[in-house]
Amino acid sequence: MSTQQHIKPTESELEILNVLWQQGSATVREVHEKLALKKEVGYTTTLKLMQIMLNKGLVSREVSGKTHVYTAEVDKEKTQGQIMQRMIETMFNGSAMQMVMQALGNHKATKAELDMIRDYLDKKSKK
Amino acid sequence: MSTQQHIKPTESELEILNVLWQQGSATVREVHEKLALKKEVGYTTTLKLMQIMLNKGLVSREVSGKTHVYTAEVDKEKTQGQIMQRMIETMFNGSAMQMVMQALGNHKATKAELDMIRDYLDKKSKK
DNA sequence: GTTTGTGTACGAATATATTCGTAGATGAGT
DNA sequence: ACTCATCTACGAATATATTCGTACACAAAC
Repeated sequence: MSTQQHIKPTESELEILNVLWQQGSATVREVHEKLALKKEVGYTTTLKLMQIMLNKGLVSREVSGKTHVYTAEVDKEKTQGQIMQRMIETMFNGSAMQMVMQALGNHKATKAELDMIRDYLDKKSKK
Repeated sequence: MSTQQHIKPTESELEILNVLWQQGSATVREVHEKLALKKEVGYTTTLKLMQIMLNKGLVSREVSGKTHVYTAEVDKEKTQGQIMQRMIETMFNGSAMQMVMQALGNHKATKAELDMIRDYLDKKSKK
């Protein structure tokens, strides 16, 4: 897994990374089919994007028969963390709390979700 | 304040909106000087961006002498909420909780922050 | 009334991201 | 060995975002 300093995938790239993070690894077709569920997109578009991502080092691939199997080369938590961090800095004045409250306020979180967050906070506070 | 369905400011536009949200309203120069603290950017670049935003309805302006005074036309909470929502959907599989935990885990939240979030959750749960 | 500083308008260059067509490789089925 | 489906490579078109130069307006200072 690579150790890049600033990971800044574009929106399309992020969608692809998400598929890869979920599935562990996948062919272009598998990724494409996942994406196609959500939006209209051509197969070669997905292919091209993944080739670009390979170039940037966001993914790696290995040959399997005539197809390539891709794997994310950037860590899910780290990448998400960086994106959230940028978000917190630019939109919420550096305060994670503000962001959390915004997210929970706007979003209809279920009671179970809220409880889980509370548990998480308790554990975190005890440390 | 406008009632747009999908507010999707670009990154640069968001930076400008942030200044306007903080200051209530501001001239191009005022905005520009704020931005210039953080990054190299030409005055006319900021001007142009704000004109584009005017066109999109993201901001309004009124004449004051020879300058224009700009005001955000999109609501801060609503805009932030929409952006967070998109984020939650694409990166966190629709779960606000996952996002919150990511944010709190990565970010070093202070004890006071955690307590405030807990209070917030308590109030929210009681309803 | 000319100079200077500060403002707006806006076209156009550049940068970045996305889309897709077309060409050619390869393997499976016949 | 031919055909078909499916794959990769990649140039190029398009879309979107950003940057800035240049032109011109205006008012204050001289």
